[in-house]
Amino acid sequence: MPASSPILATSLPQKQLTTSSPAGGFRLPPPEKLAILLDRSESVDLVQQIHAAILRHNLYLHPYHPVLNLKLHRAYASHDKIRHSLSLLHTTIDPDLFLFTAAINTASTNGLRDQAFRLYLQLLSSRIVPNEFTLSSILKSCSARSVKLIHTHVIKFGLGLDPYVATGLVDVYALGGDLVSARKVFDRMPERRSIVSCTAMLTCYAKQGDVEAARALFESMLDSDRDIVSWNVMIDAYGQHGFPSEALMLFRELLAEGKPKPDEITAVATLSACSQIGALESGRWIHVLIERSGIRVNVKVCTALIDMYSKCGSLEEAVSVFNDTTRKDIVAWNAMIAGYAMHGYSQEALRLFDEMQGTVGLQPTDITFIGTLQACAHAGLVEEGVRMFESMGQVYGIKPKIEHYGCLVSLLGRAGRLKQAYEIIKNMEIEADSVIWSSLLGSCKLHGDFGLGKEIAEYLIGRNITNSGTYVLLSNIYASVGDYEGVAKVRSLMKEKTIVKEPGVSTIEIDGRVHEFRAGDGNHLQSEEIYTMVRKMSEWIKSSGYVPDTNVVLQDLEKSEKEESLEVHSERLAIAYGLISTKPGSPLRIFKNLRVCSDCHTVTKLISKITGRKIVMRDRNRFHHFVDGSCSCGDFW
DNA sequence: TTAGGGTTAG
Repeated sequence: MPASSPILATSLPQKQLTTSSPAGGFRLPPPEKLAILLDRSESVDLVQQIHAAILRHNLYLHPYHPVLNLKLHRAYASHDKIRHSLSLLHTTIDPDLFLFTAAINTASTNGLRDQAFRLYLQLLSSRIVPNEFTLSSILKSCSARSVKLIHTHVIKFGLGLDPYVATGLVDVYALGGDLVSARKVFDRMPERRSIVSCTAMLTCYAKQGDVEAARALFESMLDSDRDIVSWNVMIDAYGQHGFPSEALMLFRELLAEGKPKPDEITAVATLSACSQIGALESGRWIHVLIERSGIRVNVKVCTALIDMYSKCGSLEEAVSVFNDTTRKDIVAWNAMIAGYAMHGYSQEALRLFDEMQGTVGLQPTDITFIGTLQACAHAGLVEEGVRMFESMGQVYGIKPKIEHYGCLVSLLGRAGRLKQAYEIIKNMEIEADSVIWSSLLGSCKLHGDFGLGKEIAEYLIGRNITNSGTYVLLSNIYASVGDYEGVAKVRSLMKEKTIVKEPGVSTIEIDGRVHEFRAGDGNHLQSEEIYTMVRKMSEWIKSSGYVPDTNVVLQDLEKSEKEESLEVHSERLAIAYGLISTKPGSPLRIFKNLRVCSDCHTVTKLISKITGRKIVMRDRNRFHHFVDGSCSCGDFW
């Protein structure tokens, strides 16, 4: 090559490259130097200039070009110029395995599955043999269907024992729920399975909710092998599949072992477990632990804290974390809006919604609207809620989902606009589910429209669109009008179809331990003291004029028997236990898995007045704050 | 190059 060739030109400082032009007399640095510049490029401008220079100087004919091209690809990708990085492949004559693999990997990691597959097929038709990097890259784009094909390629090219490829296969099979194939691949892996492949298999069980299989695999891993990722997967598996107490127990085990050190993901998983059971004390303890142990407090940890404090009944602490969170993203805003909504602070939720858009400039998502619509529903802001619902599509281009319709139906139903709510359910594009029907049925009961209630319930039962809630509500409706024949009919129907009413469970956390109560429960160690307090409570409230609301009792019992059954509702047992085990004047926080019944609601108001305690009660739908004889829900829930 | 996380109706 002649000495004047740009390829052999002397090196050029980076800033001069930006002003260089062939006419300007500058010389292009050698390709090796360009490669270094690309690796270090801080702006996409420089990448584009180098790209232009490569083309202008015919560098694509240079033997070093494949390496340069690969660097160019990575540089574009690292600046999020995915299209630029992928288009390199089209402008390259005879792209090699490395460029193909890099492009497939870039497409896969950026969710461009179809393109990844097109590139993979193009590679095969160019008669290039893929390697383990290529296959692990294409595996990231596989679906449950395409994985079979790629698996045959893995075998054909003899890559089945490569840990990366095998882990990729386990991962894809797991995603499609094919536990058997995932396990087969896993079991065939070489003797010393890597911690990563074990964790991939563990994740597979976790995603399927098979916590027992997950725990068995977790136990089979040597202590020395378990790193924080595997602990996190196991803790989260419990938390996400209905075993939040087990998640917290395992977390305590991790702390007791002393290693590995929990990280921010452990924090999120355990906080979520606390949210589910309303374990405020445990949640606070984890918060302190986070601050003391130097865990990186990112926005996800903050959101988990906001959610935990909201769901555990301490809105004040949720707000405090929210205010201290820097760089709040939409998820953090959504969590805070939902927090305000579930506590009945509707105006605050709506104010935040405005602030988020106006001051911060964040666009709401469909989840934001679940929060704001719920806020409207809980405060009876009918017009505002309807406007909000309409604005979703008209202003924000967001298609309402069943959850949004659910909020709207609840909003209208609560306001007594039953016919309108009924029409919405009948006319919506999405098929109604039992949740939305139950909501309307509940409203029918609330407003005493037994005619419509019966019509709907019988329609649902006739079409088998039911859950235990629908039956219970229908039975309730019959009971409210004293139609015990109807009640009996529903009960025998439930028996016939083996529908079991979900048992009501109330919980209260005392000294970091969660205590569970079911109606009439005698299992607690301090049962005797609890029942003494229950009877004391009955005397207090009766002397303040309480009359039991026996209508809420479904069974066909004598009046006195109905009163007795009300007296031992799970909420009342939990309150009694709270009263005997905490200091006078301190607030009580009770959690109920179902909706609080209207009789317990009345009783709790009275107890709050008589004892001077603030009682915070979370039920299936929302929070009730009982203070001095009244409730934040305004007796309308 | 391979594994793990936060918000969602009643």
